[in-house]
Amino acid sequence: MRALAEPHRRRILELVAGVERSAGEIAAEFAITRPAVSQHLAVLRQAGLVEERREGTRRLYRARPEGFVPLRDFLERFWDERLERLRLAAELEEGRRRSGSSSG
Amino acid sequence: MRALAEPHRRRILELVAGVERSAGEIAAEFAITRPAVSQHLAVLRQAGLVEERREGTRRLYRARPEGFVPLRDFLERFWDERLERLRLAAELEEGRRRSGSSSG
DNA sequence: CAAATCTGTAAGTTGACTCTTACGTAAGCC
DNA sequence: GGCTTACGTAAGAGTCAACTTACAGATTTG
Repeated sequence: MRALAEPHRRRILELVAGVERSAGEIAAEFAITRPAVSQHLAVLRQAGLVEERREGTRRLYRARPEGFVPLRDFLERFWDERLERLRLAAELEEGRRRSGSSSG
Repeated sequence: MRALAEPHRRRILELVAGVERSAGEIAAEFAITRPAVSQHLAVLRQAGLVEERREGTRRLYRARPEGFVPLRDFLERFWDERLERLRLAAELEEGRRRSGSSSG
């Protein structure tokens, strides 16, 4: 998850979301040098967020959705909490309507 | 999103997910000093991931689900891609079954 | 094999992040 | 008012992450 901290890496991921792109194409989108982008790609690959495929001298990258599962699971803990809070609020509302008593 | 890079901060968020806890209670869960935890809480607050409420000398913290919306939106771009890929694969499968031609 | 292209790796520098210690601030108690 | 509790803030040290330049490896072309 630390891999997502870097803004460049997030943009790289968006560039290769569902689309295969070469390292050079990706690097062309940034102001930083190609080696820097290459290092970012290595980090993303180690984190399981992108997959690499070699074609001739080029290396093609694409986002790997399964790599985002841990993040999704983490996120869900907070999203569910919100839903639960809404549900609790709704139940309180209903209970109040029935009995008219306010318990704190 | 940089706020989630730090493991301590992620654990703090889990501790205050749907539950209100004081800074002291949170700090007690870690090996690092209270000031360090306090600094983490400040980062999380600035990122909009937790909200603070003062009660006497204590400060109570709780996760703020709305703060996770940008992350959820970012994540969805990749999750949708996966779903779309699965749907495409299913369509291909169906088309293959109907016509019997194997293209690719 | 030599040249060109595309790319990753190594080494070193700079800046940011995280931590600790020391101190300051606000609320409660006697 | 003085003491205690609970907490944040300031300043400084150590560590890690991101970048650049220089170089090396792999593939295609002639």
